[in-house]
Amino acid sequence: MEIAKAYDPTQAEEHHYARWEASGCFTPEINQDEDAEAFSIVIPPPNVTGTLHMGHALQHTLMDVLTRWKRMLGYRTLFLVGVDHAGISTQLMVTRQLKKDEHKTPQEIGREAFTEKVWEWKNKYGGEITRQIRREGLSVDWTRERFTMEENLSRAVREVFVRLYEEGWIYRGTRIVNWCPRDKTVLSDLEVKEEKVKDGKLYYLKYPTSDGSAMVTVATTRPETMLGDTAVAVHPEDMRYAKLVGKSLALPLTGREIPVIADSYVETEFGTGAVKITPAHDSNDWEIGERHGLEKLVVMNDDATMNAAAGEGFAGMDRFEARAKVVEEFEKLGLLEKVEDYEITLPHCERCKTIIEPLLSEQWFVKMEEMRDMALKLMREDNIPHFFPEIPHKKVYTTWLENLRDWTISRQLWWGHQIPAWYDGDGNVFVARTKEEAAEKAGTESLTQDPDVLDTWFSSALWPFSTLGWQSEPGAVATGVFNSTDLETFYPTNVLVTGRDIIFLWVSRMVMSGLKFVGEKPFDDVIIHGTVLDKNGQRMSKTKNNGIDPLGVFEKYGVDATRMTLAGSATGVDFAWRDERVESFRNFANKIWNATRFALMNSEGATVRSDSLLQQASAGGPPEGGTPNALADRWIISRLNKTAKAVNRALETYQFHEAVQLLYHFIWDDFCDWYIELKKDEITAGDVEASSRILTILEQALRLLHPFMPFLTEELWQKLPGISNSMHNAAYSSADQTIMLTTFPTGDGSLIDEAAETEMQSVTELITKVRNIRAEMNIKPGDKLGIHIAADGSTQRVFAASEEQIKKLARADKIILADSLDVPRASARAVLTGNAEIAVPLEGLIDFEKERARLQGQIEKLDVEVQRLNAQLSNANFVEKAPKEKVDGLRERQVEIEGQTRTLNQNLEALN
RNA sequence: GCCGACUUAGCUCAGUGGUAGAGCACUCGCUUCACACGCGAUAGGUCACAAGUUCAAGUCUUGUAGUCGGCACCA
Repeated sequence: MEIAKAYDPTQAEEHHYARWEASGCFTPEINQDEDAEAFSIVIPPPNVTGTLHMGHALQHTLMDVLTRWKRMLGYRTLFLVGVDHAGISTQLMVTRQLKKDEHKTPQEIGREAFTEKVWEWKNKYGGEITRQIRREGLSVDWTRERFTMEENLSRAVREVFVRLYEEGWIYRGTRIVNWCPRDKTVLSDLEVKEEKVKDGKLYYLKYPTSDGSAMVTVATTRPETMLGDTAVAVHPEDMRYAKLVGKSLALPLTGREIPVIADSYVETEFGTGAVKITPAHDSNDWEIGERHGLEKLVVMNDDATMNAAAGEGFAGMDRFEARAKVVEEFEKLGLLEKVEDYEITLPHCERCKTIIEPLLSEQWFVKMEEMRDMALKLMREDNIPHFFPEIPHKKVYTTWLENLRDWTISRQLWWGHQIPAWYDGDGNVFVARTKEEAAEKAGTESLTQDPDVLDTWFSSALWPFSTLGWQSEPGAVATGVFNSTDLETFYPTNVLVTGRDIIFLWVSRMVMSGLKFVGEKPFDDVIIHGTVLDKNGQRMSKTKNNGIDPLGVFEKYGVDATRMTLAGSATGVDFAWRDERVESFRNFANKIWNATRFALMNSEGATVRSDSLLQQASAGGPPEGGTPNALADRWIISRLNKTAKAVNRALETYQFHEAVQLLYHFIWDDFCDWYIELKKDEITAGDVEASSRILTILEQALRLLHPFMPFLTEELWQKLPGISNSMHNAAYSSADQTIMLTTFPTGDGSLIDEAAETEMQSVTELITKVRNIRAEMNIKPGDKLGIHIAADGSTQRVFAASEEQIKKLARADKIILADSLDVPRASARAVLTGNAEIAVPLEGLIDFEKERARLQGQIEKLDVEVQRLNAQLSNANFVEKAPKEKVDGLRERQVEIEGQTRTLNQNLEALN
């Protein structure tokens, strides 16, 4: 078979995905075992406006590894995919486009026309992220692809809203909310980011008492809000102000009189100890206002300009202009005491970075107490969700829930789920699933729907069950789009993979709504992956423009190499991106490609022979009982099974990086560097048995690697002679042949052969020591050497059985085995484990000076170790208290080192 | 202010109380018939610092320093 010299990822990536998808490999229906256990994962739905970034690539890889692994183990797997409508982002994007294309604003074209535009945009451009998900090779079920705005998911949203309202857990109220004056919508606490403002100032304003007898100085960072002040508060025990409590102040610039009140909220130490109170523009002030029955005077519009209530001179002015003007007026009046520089952190809109204005506003809220308690109970009693890594996420999650406040769910947007509440002419509200239902309740058709939409996270919170058909239309079930049993089969899902930034926004809310509406947890485990940083360890961000585009990396190094790099990072730990690391996995892919190439070049008449060949080799037993090649075979089979066991164990606990390391070393070091080299002569000589065995081992290795490197493994697997769908897991026996449906090797303990591993270690140690001598003595590659070995009988038998392989790899032409050494003075020497000794006669080639240094170096190394051992073993406490096994082990090592040191010293003396 | 994580080879990072590990980079050698995206052989460590627990600490405890993160407050 002709096969290219180097692996070309692009070619394999183009080949297989469409075929997998077309043959139904990604759907749970491919599994024909009626008793198969289910395994399900839902993707954190990326924004419809989004494009793939490294964070996606990381979490997607982890999910796909788990799904492919479980599928190969015979589970009925569902990896559910879909996208989120992303309210604000999408609305802003379409608004920009509308401006550009038609020079119009959403208001100009109206709500209906605008939402139509959004759908048009979604249909045209919304597929970008899903195309990229295909590129990543994700084995997601496209037949069940979901979108949060589609009808069935919207129905679930309305159902949840109505039920919560009926229970009194959703209410409408007037509160101080986080208002973004630029997006002109309210935001939840979680969509607000606190950021330091460098040029912050603290202004000290003087308010005179109404009788003109005294002044009270208040400190503020937002002087413009004084226009809405309705009191000044001091601490009840602050003696400085005791006389003033109850008196009234003449609020400058407004002509209003406001009282001085006492409230223990005030800290005497801060500022002047007197606080201006603006109940309509500050949440703490609002609470004080409530306690003292103060008027709540709104002085701003929704775009953060001052309104008429702010007074004639200020109305229509932007908040920051008004600030400057207030300060100027105070100064003119001689009421500005001072201005200090003051570093302050202020809430900013997470999206547009505008400074949030706390504003009194009527909004919809969800009361969280009951659902919060359900989630806390689940964690306390069952430790669910089980976070990986558990520290610190379990505690952070729990603490957050404990301090949870009501959730503001209305948004002043047009793109999203419109709130299912209708008002009659008198302002009475009717919450219902449909307008008809509302009309029935209201007794009139003349109703207006609430113009607001719901927070995008409201629908995301339902994702694990709304996507599986909860409350879906019966008709939809009949079309097969929603399978009526999906919820039963796949809920709860097994594991959620996501970033730590949305533990509160999303994970906690899925837990709460899942418990409330399905009556069961949405998932058992939550893997919180780390953040991919740039090469300098900085977070990637658009403003820094230091992002690394996964698609560029795919292009340069291949999807599989990228997946290995991502899966190879420790679970939950941040790591700095290094192209060098992907490069090493690109090289790894090429290594496997070439190992396969070698096996195929010499595969005349050979085939992959399933498990039978593995069993047979093992049954060969120790060297004297089997063929001369039995050791390498027993050894590689043992290594394969050990690796398979360890890989499964690692994946069970989500130690992806551990699995990656195991596979990398098994394939590169054990299989390529040793096994292939040991078997090369047999293979090239046309030994069909040997060729078949190497193909068989390779086939098993490809299966183990498949979840991580799906394209490469499929490409190579399809080239192997003798593969067929009979190698599939029984659940997929009739499907078209593909490695993704073969049985994942779990490792057979009975094929783990410790004796073979120990013997092999002797052989590799011998070869390595001889190679070391060759390198240190500058022996030319073509020059063959003779190796004299002194060893005990069983070790001699091991070396004898592998004589041909040792000669080949050590480039020797003869091996002389004996009980003791009898060699010329001009020999290079080394000691081996188990009191064996080797000597390589180098008549005319040896550099005595170098050899002495080499021996000296070995002695010194052993000396360092033996000194530590001596110290430990002469400690009576250690000998007494440490486990006997440990002590015996060290004693044996001590004896061995002493023997080796003696030998090396004798060798050294012989050179003098 | 509260909570937390991290600090290991030149770089990026693994590490489960018992001899300190990988990849890349570095040094030396090799056009050896799968692969130079390769092969072979080396070198490189006060595991941030200090104390404690233990026969034994990179690992457990406390403190210190530095780096980073989350939450809260901010008149």
